[in-house]
Amino acid sequence: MGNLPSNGDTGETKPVSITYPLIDRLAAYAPLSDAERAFMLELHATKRTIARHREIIVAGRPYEALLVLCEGVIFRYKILADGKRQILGLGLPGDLIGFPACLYNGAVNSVSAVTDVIIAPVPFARLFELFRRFPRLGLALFWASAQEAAIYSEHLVNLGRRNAYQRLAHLILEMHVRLRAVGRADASSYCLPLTQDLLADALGLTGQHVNRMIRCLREEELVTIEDRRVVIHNAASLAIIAGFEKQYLMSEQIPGLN
Amino acid sequence: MGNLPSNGDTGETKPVSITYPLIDRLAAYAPLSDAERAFMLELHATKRTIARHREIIVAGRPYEALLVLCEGVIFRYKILADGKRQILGLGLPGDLIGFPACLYNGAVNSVSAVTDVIIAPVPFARLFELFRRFPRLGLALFWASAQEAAIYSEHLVNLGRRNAYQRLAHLILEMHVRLRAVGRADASSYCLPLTQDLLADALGLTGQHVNRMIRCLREEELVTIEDRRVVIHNAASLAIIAGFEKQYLMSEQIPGLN
DNA sequence: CGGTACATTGAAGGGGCTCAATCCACGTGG
DNA sequence: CCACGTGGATTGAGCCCCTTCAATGTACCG
Repeated sequence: MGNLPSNGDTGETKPVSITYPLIDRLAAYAPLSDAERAFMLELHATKRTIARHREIIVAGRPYEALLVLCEGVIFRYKILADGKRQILGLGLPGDLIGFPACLYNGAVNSVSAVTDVIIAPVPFARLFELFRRFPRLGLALFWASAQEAAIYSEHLVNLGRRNAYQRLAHLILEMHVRLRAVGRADASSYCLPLTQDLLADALGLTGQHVNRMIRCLREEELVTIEDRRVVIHNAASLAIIAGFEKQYLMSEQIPGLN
Repeated sequence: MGNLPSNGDTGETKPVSITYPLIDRLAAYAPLSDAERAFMLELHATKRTIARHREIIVAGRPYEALLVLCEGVIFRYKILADGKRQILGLGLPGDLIGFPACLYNGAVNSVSAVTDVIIAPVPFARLFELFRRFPRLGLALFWASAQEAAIYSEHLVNLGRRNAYQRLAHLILEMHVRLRAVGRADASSYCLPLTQDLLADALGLTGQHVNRMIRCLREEELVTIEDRRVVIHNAASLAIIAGFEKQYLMSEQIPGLN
């Protein structure tokens, strides 16, 4: 591990294009025409930055745009009446925010920024225009949402049928594959800007127990997490423990879409 | 409760159209033009019936069609290496099957029929045609998938942050609202064709414990489940216990789509 | 009549929670 | 410069919810 040369401070590989990860993602499903690419660039015309720890979407409020996450990490969550919090999903560069949170008169979930974040708002009207003028892009978005659903499915398995140790191992591997797909991780390590309490809320556990499980992973010499940096020492064993099969995260060509 | 007149044996209200619940659902987002409705009917031209307990989609195999569920109940699931099973979602009339299960070279999940089922296969090629010729339908499908994502989100909350009693209560209320939306439930009762073991696999519990929780609900005079029939005696208390808020299941007009 | 599927109930054990204390890094104000 | 507060990590002790293992009942069906 770590036998790939690191480039600079981060040691992470460069994404194809730093600022438009969603375009790269859709292009991976099916090559984009010039017109399609131009339209997608147009959607990214206005960008906003949001500081870490700020709320991006507040449950209950109305919204009229989806948000394309261009840079940074966000999480979608729900707070229960008794104060418990469940993280519903983590958003990385190239992901759509506000799907499904915003698609109601009042947002059904909240979304918060883990790190400083760059987003491009896409008003619903533009989204309709996209479906009308560029049906292949519409289909690609449909595909992208299917991929997200596959990720949620695996989270359901995680919460429903795996113990704390396996859950943590699975999340570590999932985030590695997802971050690497957008050029934010190197071969065996990455920056995961989540506190242990955030990890706990994503895994349906308590912060204290996550801490114990991290210690176990370290003692087994599988993973070390220090100062927000995850280093995977033995991916093969980890994958067996977690029951991790990465094909659900792979982006494939959309069959028959030329 | 039960103050609505029941019609015939089932005591359930009639859906708008028995055979095309998906069309009704999309029409609820935005009124369909004649051409759109005709195309949707065309998609339903070929139908297949599948007997209860049969596999509809087998994980790993390739598929080239989505399936529209016209009648019956299905579940999407995953089996782990140690034999544990997690149910990822329940499909009711009007739902799309194979999203996301089929959208990979090999299906990532399996799908099985709970009851006898009627499905209409929609080859991927037809789906592309739909997006090309009827972008409003494409957008409506996108919306529908967002609604499904909202349901999965609530399941994540259920598995991650609610105890067994609350989980069961929540599922009972969710299924009531969803079945009623497609005319398969009356005001306070419905047929839920799931065994206790299936309920357990949907809730991340064991069959034995589900049995105990059902007994608790009965002893508290909140719900009785007998012979596959769920009767809700006190929906208000149940909703408080479960933390159930039904707006995430409501189908709203797609804003701005005329 | 035996076999299967499903429901039901009990007893014991454990995995993760709750409550609690400590430690460390960091920023802030006096 | 130091006192203090805060956010986060770490560790321990006891408890409880749910699992595991087990046994029994019951309806249906070949």
